[in-house]
Amino acid sequence: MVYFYPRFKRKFMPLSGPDTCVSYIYELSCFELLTDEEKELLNNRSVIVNYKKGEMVCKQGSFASHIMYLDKGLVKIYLEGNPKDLILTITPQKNLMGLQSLYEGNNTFLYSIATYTDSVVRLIDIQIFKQLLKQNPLFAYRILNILNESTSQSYGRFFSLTHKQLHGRLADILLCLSRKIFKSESFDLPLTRSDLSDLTSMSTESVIRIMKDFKDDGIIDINNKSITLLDMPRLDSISAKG
Amino acid sequence: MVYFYPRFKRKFMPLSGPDTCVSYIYELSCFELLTDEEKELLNNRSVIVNYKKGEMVCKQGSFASHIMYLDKGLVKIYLEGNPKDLILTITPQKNLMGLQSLYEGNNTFLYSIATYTDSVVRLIDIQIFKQLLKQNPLFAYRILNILNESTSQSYGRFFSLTHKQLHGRLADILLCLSRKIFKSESFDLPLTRSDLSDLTSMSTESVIRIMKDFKDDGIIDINNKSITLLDMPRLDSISAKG
DNA sequence: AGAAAAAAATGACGTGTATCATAAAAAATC
DNA sequence: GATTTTTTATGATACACGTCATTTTTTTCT
Repeated sequence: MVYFYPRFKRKFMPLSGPDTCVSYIYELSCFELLTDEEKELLNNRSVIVNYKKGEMVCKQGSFASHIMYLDKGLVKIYLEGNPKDLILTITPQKNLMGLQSLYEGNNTFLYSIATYTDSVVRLIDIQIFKQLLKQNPLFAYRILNILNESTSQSYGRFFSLTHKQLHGRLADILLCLSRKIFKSESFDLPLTRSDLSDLTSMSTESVIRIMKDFKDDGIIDINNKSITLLDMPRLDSISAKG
Repeated sequence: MVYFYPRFKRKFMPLSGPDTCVSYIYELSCFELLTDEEKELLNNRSVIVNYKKGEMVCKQGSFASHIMYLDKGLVKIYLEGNPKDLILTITPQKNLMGLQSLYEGNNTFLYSIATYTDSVVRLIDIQIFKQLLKQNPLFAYRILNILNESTSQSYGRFFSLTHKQLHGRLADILLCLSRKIFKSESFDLPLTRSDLSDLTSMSTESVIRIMKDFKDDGIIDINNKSITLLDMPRLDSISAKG
């Protein structure tokens, strides 16, 4: 049976505002703004580390001795809770991570990061990074841009998670994964249902139930880990109605 | 009758993490890092505007032609929803506002700002502000620090609103208002119950009911607009238990 | 390949919280 | 100071969603 979501009366309609996506892929590299000398300094004071699927890259609350650059792979950036975490973003390769920890009076990571796939991460000494910020204003300006773009995304998610009901929140995430992360209507999801529940701030059972609702209504197709979005306009509508 | 909050079983206990406050008061001014010449440039390209209580300082989605500095007053910074808004922060005087709008590809305000009291705001031309960022790395670094401190706060609120129940969320806000905004256990609240509901992402009726719960249990005292926190440890405990 | 562990799925049930209706109190306006 | 408007308050009701228990499927690890 096909019905409309949400099935019950809803009062909260989001205005057109910041989008609700979980990731931003900054097209331009920030490193190109460094001089050759600065690049070499940065290279000398950073290391490349390989992480296997499921490993933790940094731990919330531990000392933030470095900024991270995800050269290859896919990770989740999340706040730890007991027992449920809150995933802030899913971040694909070619992105900086850990920038938000960088402010006076703080020397710890604000969040944890764990990999979904085998990943390659460049760890950059935080003192060198700070030095580059303080000596290269265009670099600092670019980093500030990246941070604000990320904050803008996070406002959108903030609104989504606090003002939309379950169907709207799940629609948001599915659309975002499709458009921003995998860039296809069909993709293999490396996240578990429990991860989706940490992304949408709902119970794992609810994720499963609503995915089934969507499947029964022909909005999506699920085959094990493979997901296909069949009716994007419908998903957009569910997302908009909250 | 005295009972414990939450009265019902709760599974989600927040780990010690970022705090859940609604405002950060950055102790250092950023402007002291400018040269005399830069200060004069900034002065020439900014105007002082007086706002009356309840007026809107900037509107979400409109063109962001300036950065704002709250010289005097108290404001709310909020995302607009229909019919309920989401208040991101309550911001007291001596704070910059609108910084987050500043990134390439965006030229609109991410949020709206409205005053709670008569306020004095300095509007700074955004082009000049960008120019200063690009030419003065220490200034840019300071702004980056301010932004990250603000983001850190917003993560705490994000977790609070998505993972705590009503009593915990309201306790969070009351504690924050007392400690960070009014710096006293007793204060006159210029916000309505509806504002508190936009801060805590709950219905106005729930705010009223829970305030009454707290009052009946001797945790707070309410006299019209005046609020006194009588049992801070209890409030902290309610906040921690979620 | 087989055993163990983890993840997905499903139904029953309870409750935290929004909604609605209505009234009282306070604030704003003339 | 009277009137209108806004805010606060309170009770009844409904439901969206989490929790719990149990089973099935998939993945991981010998």
